[in-house]
Amino acid sequence: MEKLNALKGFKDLLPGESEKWEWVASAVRKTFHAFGFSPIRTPILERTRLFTRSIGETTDIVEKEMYTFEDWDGKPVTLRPEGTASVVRAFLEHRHQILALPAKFYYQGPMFRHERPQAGRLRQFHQVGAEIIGEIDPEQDVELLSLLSYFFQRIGISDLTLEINSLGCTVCRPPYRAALQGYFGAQLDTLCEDCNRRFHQNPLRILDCKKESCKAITTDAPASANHLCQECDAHFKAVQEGLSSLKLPFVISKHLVRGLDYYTKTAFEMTTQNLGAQNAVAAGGRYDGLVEALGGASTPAIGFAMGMERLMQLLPESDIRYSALQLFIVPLGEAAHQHVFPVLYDLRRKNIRSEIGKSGAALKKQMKQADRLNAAFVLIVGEQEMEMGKAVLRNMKTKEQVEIELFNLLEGVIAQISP
RNA sequence: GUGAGUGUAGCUCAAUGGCAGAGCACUGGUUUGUGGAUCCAGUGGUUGAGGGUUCGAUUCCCUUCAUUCACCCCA
Repeated sequence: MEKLNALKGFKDLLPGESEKWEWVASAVRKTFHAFGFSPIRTPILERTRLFTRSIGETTDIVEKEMYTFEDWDGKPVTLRPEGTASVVRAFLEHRHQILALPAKFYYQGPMFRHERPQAGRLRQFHQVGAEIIGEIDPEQDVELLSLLSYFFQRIGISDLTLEINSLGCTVCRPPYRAALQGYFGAQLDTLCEDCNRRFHQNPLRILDCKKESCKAITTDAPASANHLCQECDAHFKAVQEGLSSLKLPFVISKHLVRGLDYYTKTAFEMTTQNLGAQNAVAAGGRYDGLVEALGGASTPAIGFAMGMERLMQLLPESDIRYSALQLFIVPLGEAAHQHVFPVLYDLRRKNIRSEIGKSGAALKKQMKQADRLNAAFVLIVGEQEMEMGKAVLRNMKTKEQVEIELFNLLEGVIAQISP
């Protein structure tokens, strides 16, 4: 019989781990809410054209990583490989409902890219992202970065580095690109095969090549931050000043580039040394041209996405307490079971996480089960208890036992186990 | 898409060209109404799959699949 395992690069999230995810999700909601962002949920399936137009026709994502297929009516559709394009699409589609600019959205959900799985990289992976649409002010960049920085602090992940750079805009990027090609053009023989390919496709990417031989060349390559137009230069400086005014540490990384075509001006990454090759936990940047490219009026915007899987790996184990049971009921014999089964329902309606054992099973066996479920308390109701009209409540940690009147079981139990 | 590593019990891993092992986990017991610890016993395997070499392959070779890591790319 064929085993029907999950697809390569697709993972199940089981209890223990899934509770960690919910804990992070709840920290996301609280933090992003405080920073003025509202949740947005967009479809996972979109027209293919949305992504080819926004991410860039010649990027690897679009060329060979998207889950694209024909819908039943023949329309090309794609499982979203990232979140920004959908958010901008939704923004444009419902523009009339959005009263104030900038619009500030956050989202969390699965993304799909057909890559070879690796540490911190799956085919279905999960991102949390935030977007600010409709404001060019560098203070927005700073606000977004402060959110990012604070969020990691809040969930207890330290030793991250905020790296920033400016990629320029439609005015200054073309001449910078030309300057880069001028510099690298003279050294194509020394650059690796990949870099020779990048030279034509996207010369900026040569800057973050990992080969030592290429790094030696890129060290002295022209930096985009030195080729900014007046506007971009002022913007970049304002971002740095803003970060400093909030005492947020950052480093300027002159070789930081972005993979997606739509980025302009500010680009940034939160990086770690603890994740192997996948060192970027969150990344993003300004994309002032994207809204227009997707058919809207010229509208500046900035956003980021962080990888949940990578984030989870950085989270210390001990910080997470997954749901233990508050009460385990041990009925011994059918009469006890009948008396206590309705109480289980009552307890649950009072938000007390509780379970009941099988009345036919031996006390010892039920105690063991209670222990496995990590129950804080055990309520024992057997023949003796039924006769005396009192149940026994055992604190599993202290081993203390108290008696509770059967006629008032629910209130008695709640009084004892509520913190 | 490219390269390298690894596939043996539910899990983590040993071993040997000649009867497949340990620890953990699981089940039961340690006097019949009190969990975790100790001790004792037990269940559990087509050694990923297919083929080849061999008297004999889990071991050597080939193919394939799975998985991990790295490159590419990216969060």
